[in-house]
Amino acid sequence: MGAKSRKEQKEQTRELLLNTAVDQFAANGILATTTVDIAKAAGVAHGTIFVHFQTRDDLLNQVISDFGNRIGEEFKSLAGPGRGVKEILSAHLRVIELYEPFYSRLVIEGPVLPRDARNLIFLIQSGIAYYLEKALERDVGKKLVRAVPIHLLLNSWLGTINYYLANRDKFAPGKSVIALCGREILDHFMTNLEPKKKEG
Amino acid sequence: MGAKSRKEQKEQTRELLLNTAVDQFAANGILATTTVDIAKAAGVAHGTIFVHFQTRDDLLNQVISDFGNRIGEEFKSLAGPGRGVKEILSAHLRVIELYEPFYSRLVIEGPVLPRDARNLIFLIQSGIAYYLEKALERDVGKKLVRAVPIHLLLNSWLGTINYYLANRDKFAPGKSVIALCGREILDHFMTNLEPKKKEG
DNA sequence: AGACTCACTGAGTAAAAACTCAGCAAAGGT
DNA sequence: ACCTTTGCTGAGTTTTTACTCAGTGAGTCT
Repeated sequence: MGAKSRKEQKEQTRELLLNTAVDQFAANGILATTTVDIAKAAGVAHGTIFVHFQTRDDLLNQVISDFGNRIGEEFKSLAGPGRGVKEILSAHLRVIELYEPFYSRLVIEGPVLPRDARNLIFLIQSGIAYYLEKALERDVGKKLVRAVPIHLLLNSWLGTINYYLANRDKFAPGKSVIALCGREILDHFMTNLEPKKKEG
Repeated sequence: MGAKSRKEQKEQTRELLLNTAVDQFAANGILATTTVDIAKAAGVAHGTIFVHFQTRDDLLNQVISDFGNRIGEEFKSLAGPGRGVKEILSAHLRVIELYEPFYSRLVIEGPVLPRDARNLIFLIQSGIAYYLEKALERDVGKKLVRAVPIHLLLNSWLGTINYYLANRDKFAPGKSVIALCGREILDHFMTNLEPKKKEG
């Protein structure tokens, strides 16, 4: 037996392909990246891709799924129980910023990807929904924020964040939009949520 | 001279192609629609497309540009001068609803289209910016709404509307999302804009 | 050591889609 | 009436890209 057993070798190549694919997708776009590009960047033969993945779509789904797990874990560790709305939204921003290059590709190209991929992306995004709902209930109960339908808060939040990510080249060319505008967006949303003062 | 002069004939075919292209793009997606699809649907030979347009991208740009003009005119006629924020946003919704099938394709696929097309789409969307800014100044001056940075209002509005359009199959399968959710979104935004009552 | 297995190779295949162009038939000119 | 122009045709070309598969050599088993 040599330095690497076959199992190790295969697993290692698989991970290499997965990691290379994320980088290439993030750098050049998901649609624009070909299997040849990934193979070249990984330094393996084109055929090797299809030793590990049945189709290009299969590879893409694995990449998105892995990414979803990583980002989901990260979010959970930041958005523990008992947090308020502001902390949840803030955690959301931090996680996105951490993975912004690929995450924004998902936001931009997600809607035109195959169904499987789209569903995975939807799953990733809905990760925040549960935590936000709990936090909103809590804060409303404590009269820290005004009562707002959860779906309106969630959809306008996701919509706004996605809009900034999709137009990051206009809002923050070459930089992180979240780092640049995240705080401002968050403050705006929190101001919108301030309870209306009673008259008199 | 026959029933149709050559000029008339050519112009007519061109319009036919433009109209057929919009319909096909709206029905099946911009990326998914091939030049063969358009030719077939229009009942002309494949080559005819390239008699009228240099490239597929050229055709697409013409389609978007024409669409932008139409939608821009419509918006201007609804959002005349001296209107308030609510009226401007409401006019925006009405225009989008009128052209929802193709407009939502632009929102969904816009970010992955060629640069020219992207710039045209950005132009269409910024049509509302000027009117909204004026309306906001007016309403803030009259103390009808609280002072909010125009760019935050604009971006969260466009982001939210685009998010609903992009996920119309989830929010309103087979129907108009704007017809179904537009009012609710508008009310939510107007509530966010309500002036804070002074204490005591 | 010899037989066998398997990760990997890369030239080759197949399908899809944009774009071309020689030819045709009707319109337009003289 | 004859020639020219031109809008249109559609089979063919080119390009791109995902996917295949017979071959190779190193790892593994007995």
